Amino acid sequence: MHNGDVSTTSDPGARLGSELSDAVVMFHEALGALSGLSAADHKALGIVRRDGPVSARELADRTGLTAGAVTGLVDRLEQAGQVRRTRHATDRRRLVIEATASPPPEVRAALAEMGTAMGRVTAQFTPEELQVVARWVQLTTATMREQAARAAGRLEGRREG
Amino acid sequence: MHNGDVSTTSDPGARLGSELSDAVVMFHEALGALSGLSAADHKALGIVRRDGPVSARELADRTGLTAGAVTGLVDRLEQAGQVRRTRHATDRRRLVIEATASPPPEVRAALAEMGTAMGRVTAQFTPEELQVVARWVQLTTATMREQAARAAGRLEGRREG
DNA sequence: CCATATAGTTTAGTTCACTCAACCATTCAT
DNA sequence: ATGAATGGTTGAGTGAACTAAACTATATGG
Repeated sequence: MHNGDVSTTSDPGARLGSELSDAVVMFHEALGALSGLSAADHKALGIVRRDGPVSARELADRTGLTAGAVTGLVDRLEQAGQVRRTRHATDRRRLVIEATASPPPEVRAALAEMGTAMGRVTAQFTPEELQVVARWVQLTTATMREQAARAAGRLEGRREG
Repeated sequence: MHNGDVSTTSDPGARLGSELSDAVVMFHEALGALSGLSAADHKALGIVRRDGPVSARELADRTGLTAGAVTGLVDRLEQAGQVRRTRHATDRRRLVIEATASPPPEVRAALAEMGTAMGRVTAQFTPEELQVVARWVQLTTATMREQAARAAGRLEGRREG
């Protein structure tokens, strides 16, 4: 099952993507579990981490949850020490939800280990090759985002059909 | 050490990785949703798809669920047309749970679209470059699997500490 | 055969995250 | 200032998926 020949399938890209997919999902879940978060909560945390401080409403829109559900979500993330909840400076209705500086030790350890493990992987490539990989990762990420949105949209449409 | 700046620690590499990860997870979830499956169910389906026909007990062990929960799980997967439930030939207490040949039309359509989209991505690379990407994907997949297992193990250990 | 173990289902009860709607607090517009 | 809009929280009710335990059916060993 590990033949390195990319051109054997009609769909090399999709094949490559799907091989990674399961592994990524597993790691993602394992990481969430380490900090006592469900996969869904961990995903929400990702939004906060990446896209900086967000308001509750923003988070609700991004996750597709209702305002009420977001309150609970933020409660859990705060409980887990992953997130800080403050009030907006000028508009005091608004929340400022921001990730704490660094994840809890267990997660940091796992991430660090992952980092060195990935270091061993990248060490086997030349800088030029890594450029190629980076390009592929970028394009693939964009494609997956787009396709995820499209699939979600299709589901939306069906619900109203 | 010829790995350029891709593996420096505060790096774009980590960001790329985490964005790819989220994108993958989103696509994974969207795909599951299309066939009316939760992320958890979709993951279980992955086990059945990948590791061939399994018994209910096996599936229970692999997912960490109880026997009763697995009955419901398989019910849902069967309902969604993703899985077939037959009895074992020689031991008729046992179930033989196997993935159906092809996913339902909505999922197939989404996968097909994903396929052509990824085709457009791969079209932007030479065969040699794709070899490089394939190599990276394989190594990365193995690494993620290993790290996921390690993280899960750590969690396990903590529970008994 | 009969006793006991194993595979899976069923059922009753629990948990948990969600929605919806009512509810404060704050801001904005007139 | 006051009424309407906005941001977030709270609480009641719902539904999905879980566990534990009782149950059915099959297998196996003395």
